[in-house]
Amino acid sequence: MSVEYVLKKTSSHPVVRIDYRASLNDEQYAAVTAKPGPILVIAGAGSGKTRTLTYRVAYLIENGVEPENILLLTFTNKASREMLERVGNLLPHDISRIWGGTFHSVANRLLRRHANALGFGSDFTILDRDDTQDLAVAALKATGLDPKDKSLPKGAVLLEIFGLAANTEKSITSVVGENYPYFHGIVTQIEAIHRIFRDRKRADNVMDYDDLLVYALQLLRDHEDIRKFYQEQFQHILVDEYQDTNKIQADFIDLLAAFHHQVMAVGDDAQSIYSWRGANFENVLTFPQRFPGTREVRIETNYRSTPEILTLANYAIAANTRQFPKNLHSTRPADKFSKPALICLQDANQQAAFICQRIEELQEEGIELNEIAILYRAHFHSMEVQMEMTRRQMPFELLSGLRFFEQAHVKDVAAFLKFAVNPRDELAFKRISGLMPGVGERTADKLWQKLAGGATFASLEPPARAAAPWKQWVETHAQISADDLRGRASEQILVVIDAIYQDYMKTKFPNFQSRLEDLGQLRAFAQNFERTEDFLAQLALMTNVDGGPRQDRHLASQPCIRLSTVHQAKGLEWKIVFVIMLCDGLFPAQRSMETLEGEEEERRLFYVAVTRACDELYLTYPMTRASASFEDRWQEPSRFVSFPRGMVNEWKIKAEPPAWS
DNA sequence: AGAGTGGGCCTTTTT
DNA sequence: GGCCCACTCT
Repeated sequence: MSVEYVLKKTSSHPVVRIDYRASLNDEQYAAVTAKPGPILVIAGAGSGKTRTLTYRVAYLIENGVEPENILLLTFTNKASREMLERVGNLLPHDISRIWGGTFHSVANRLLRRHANALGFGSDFTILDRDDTQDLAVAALKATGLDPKDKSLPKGAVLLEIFGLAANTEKSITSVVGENYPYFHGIVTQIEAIHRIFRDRKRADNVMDYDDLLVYALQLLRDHEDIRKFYQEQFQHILVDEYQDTNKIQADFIDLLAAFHHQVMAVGDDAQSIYSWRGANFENVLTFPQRFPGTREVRIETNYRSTPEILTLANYAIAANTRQFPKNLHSTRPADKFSKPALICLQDANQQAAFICQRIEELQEEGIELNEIAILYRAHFHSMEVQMEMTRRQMPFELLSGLRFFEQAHVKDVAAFLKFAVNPRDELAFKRISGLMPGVGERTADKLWQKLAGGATFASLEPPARAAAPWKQWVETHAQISADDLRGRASEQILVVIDAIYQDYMKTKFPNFQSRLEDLGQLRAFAQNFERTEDFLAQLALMTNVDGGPRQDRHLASQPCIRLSTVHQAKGLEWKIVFVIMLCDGLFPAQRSMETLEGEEEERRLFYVAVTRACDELYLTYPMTRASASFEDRWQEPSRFVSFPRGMVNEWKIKAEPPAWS
């Protein structure tokens, strides 16, 4: 059934305001102006993927598609916001009705409307990773198993198993069989844990990240009226970073597109770096089979990097056996000064000193700090650089590590609001209970059992030591649940801070003042929302790059050097890029090197890292690394940094005399 | 019994 | 910095 649809002609000569020919190259133009139907765009790094998607949205609207009939799925909410903003600048239309965001945020939006159809309340709260893990461990205990038993998976591993099962739509049994064969003997126990885990989330009216996708898909599958409604609504679905979609996300798109068949999937298999989350770039491969009549467009012109950087990138990725061949070429002139540098250093401290010194020189050459990024495989690889930059008072912005929302004080305050919005939120209740003196896990659980058994909140009897603050909580709870404050998150936060949390913070945290300022940030952010549920959902779904409240407020206003994991640098670019800690076992990570697929994914990650650079690329590795407790360990240079003669400039920096002599 | 504290050990990537 | 474990305090 092919539906001749959309691109309805408003007149025989539509008023076209945008000069697509002049704004796009031939490849991009072909994608942007493609006829209705499924389109697969294979877009190399730096080839103007965002530009293509942006113009496609504008093109659709200029040709008469209503904004609310467009769904734009992106990897971060920020990416979606920026694209839509650019569409808004191209067109006079009101584009606020376009549906845009991450899979998780779109799923959240659907579920807020229809959660009742699944037996959830539309006021469900969203668990972050820590909460989810706590719940998994609690479920393990509830099955009667001993959490100290070394043969059982730890909380983090349980989460991996549950998450992989959800994202690949496989059973626990097959995930364990395929990915965790050493747990084969206890698979029935793991299934039992999972059932309790799942049921408890439902009882508590909470969802974890995976549940958002699972239940959104279930909603569409099980409810024909709802499915039809959205299938008809979304005439055009555009998906960015398609190579990083997993099974459940692909199914979500396929189902939504089953009526209009108009999906534009944009991706690059060479940049698929989320397989541990179930991402499968074969979604790209099988797209034409799932959407018969797919038009394929390749965009292979790179506008970002110098030819020297691109040569290195192409060489690096060529070592992978599993990839679609492509020929990414640069538009920039060759420049002998832009040859990438490979620098060998004694240890991580010297590496940090080298980077800082080089950045100071670049500054003297007129480079702005916000045009420089330091990229690494794992958060803790950046430690020495952070210390050195702090010592030299160089402003930097950390795009990794703890997210704002994950800090204890932010989570504490949010828990008060969560419990007010959703009194079935067990984790929020227990978190607050645990703040009270003399109340630990056991006591909190007893109190929760009473509450779940029908006791009123005010009638609970905490231990004597906790009586005063507990009473304060009961009053605060009533206050923020009352009509005049309901939904007004910013004012609710203020009440919580004044009535309870400030006193707690003073005794608990040495840096009380700076945490109080964080909470001020949180209040300011909360003012953007009309309902507390929306504020809490946004907080849980926000990524570091989305630009909500920040951890590094004291540096926020001035230009900063960007420190980031490679994963979080996806889609971004800088004039100057340092890729650091290029040692075998660190990048590629030890655990990834055990399988061919693992190593190839690390290589794609390396490819993503080097293709972030426009003008200058520095690859650095230390020869030794201070390990956590013992003496320094020798490191082999990463298998990714052996290049043919002449591809890089190689430097070896000799040890400086120790600072104290 | 359960809460709180301090030392040892290890660190992938995230919505 | 975080997690786990063992130990001490209430």
